Amino acid sequence: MKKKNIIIPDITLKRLSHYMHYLSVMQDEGEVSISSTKMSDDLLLDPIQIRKDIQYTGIVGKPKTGYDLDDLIDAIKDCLHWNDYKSALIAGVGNLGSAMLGYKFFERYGFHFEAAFDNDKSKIGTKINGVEVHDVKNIARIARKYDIKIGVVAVPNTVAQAVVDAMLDGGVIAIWNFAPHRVRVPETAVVEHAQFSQSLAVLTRKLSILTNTDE
Amino acid sequence: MKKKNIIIPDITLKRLSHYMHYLSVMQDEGEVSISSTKMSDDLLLDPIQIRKDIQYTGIVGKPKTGYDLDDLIDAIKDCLHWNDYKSALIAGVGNLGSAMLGYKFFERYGFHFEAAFDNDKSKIGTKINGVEVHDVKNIARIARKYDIKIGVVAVPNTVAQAVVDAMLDGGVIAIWNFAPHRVRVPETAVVEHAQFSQSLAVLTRKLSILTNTDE
DNA sequence: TTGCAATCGATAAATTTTTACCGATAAAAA
DNA sequence: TTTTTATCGGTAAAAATTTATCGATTGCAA
Repeated sequence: MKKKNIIIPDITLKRLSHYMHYLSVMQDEGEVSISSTKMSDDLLLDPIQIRKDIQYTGIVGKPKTGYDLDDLIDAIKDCLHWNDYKSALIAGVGNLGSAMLGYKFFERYGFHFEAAFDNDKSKIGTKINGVEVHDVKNIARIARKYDIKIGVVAVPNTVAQAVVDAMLDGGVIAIWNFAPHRVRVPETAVVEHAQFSQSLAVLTRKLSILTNTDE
Repeated sequence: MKKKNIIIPDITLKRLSHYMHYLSVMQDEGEVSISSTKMSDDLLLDPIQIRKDIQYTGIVGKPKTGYDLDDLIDAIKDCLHWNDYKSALIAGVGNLGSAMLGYKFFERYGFHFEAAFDNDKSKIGTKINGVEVHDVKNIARIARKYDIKIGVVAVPNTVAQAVVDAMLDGGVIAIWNFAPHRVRVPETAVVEHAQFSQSLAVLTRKLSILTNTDE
C-alpha cells in the first residue's frame, strides 16, 4: 500500500511541510478539496511545482476540483512520517530548549518529548511543560531505557558533540542540532542542522539587494 | 571595489554561512590559510563545490596553499553583509524571543537588537539581556524613531501578520519570521521564514529511510 | 445532451546546480 | 635549478530542479 522508499528532494520535503500548514488552515475553514491553482494563489508558488511536489506523495487529483483535502493532508503526513508517534529527548533547557518544549505544534508532527537534560543543578528534577529535566550524565541510560530514536541538541557549542555522542551511545539515530557548530554522527545515524545563521544569511543578503538600488 | 549585486543562490548563501563558522574556528586555532581540500575533509562537502561557492565572494586562492583565511572570512562577511551594522527589533519575548535576545553570536553577524516588544503587561518595561521590552502597540513608532530595517517575529500565529504589518508601517523592510504561519509582505520588502517544521520534515523522512531497511 | 471552463498529469524543454576534467601556477623537494 | 606535488579556476559535462506545453478528464451550465 505504502509507496516505497523513493527519494524525495529535501527542498520538496520542505515545501510539503509548508503545504501541510496551509492545508490544515483550509481544513479548519471547512474546505473539502483544494486545487493547485488555489494553493498557488495563496502561497505564491508555481502551480506546476505544487502538482509536482504532490505527485511525490502518491495522491492523485481530479480535474476541475483538485485534491481531496483530507486525503492530501494524510498523504503528506505519511510522506513526512508525521503520522508515526516518535519519542524524542532534548539536551539543554535554556531559553531555546524551553521554547521547544513549549512548542505545541510538535504534537501535530507525532513528535513527543519524553525527557529533557541539562547540567544545571537547579534545573535538574524540575519539570518544563510536563517534561522532567534529568542530569546530562544520564542521557545514554534514559535514551536506551525508553528506546528513543530522536535527540534534539539545544546546548552551547562547547558541549554539543559530547551530548551527541551520549545520545548515539544510548541508541539515538537521528539528531536535530540547533547548536551553531556542526556535529558529527556515524553513517548509521542522520543529523539535521537547524542553524539560525543560515536563514539569516539569506535575509541579510536579500535586504542588501533591496537597499542597493544604485546601478 | 565591491563586487556588484550578482545573484547568489540561496543554497550557496547557506553554505557560505556554514563555512564562516568553520573558518572562524580555524582562525581561532591560529591557521592563516585554508584549502578547499582541507575544508572538504572537515565539512564533508565536495571541494569543487566549495571552490565554486567561494568564487561568488570574489576571493581568489593561490595554488598549493589555498585561500588567505582572514581575507576569505572578510569576503564572506561582506557577501552576507555581516560586516554591516544592522539594528533589529523583535516582537514576542517568550522563550523563543528570549533565546534570540540571548544569542551572543548575533553580534558576529553585525546584528543588534535595538528593542523588543510584547503584549504581556508584566514584561513591558523590563529588560532582557539589556534590551528593553515595549508594548507591541508602539512597534511602528519605535521602528521609525530608530530607523530599524529588520524585524524578527517570535509571536504566536494569531498575531503574526498584525505584528508584521506594524513593522512594515514603521519602515521595516526585512522580516525574519519564526511563527509557523507564513506572513505576507509587499514587494518592497523581503521575508525569510525560519520554520522548525521544515527541517523537522527532512529529519523525520531521513530517519524513516534509515529505519526501513526492508526492500 | 452538448459545449465550455478548470484542472490534472504526462512529457518535454529550460534552467539551475553539481560534478568532472584539465592546464596553469605556486610552493616544496630534489 | 629542476622536478614534483598540491591546489586553483576556467570550461565542459552531468544531474537535478523548475517551468512549459498539451491532451484528457471532470463538473457545470446552456
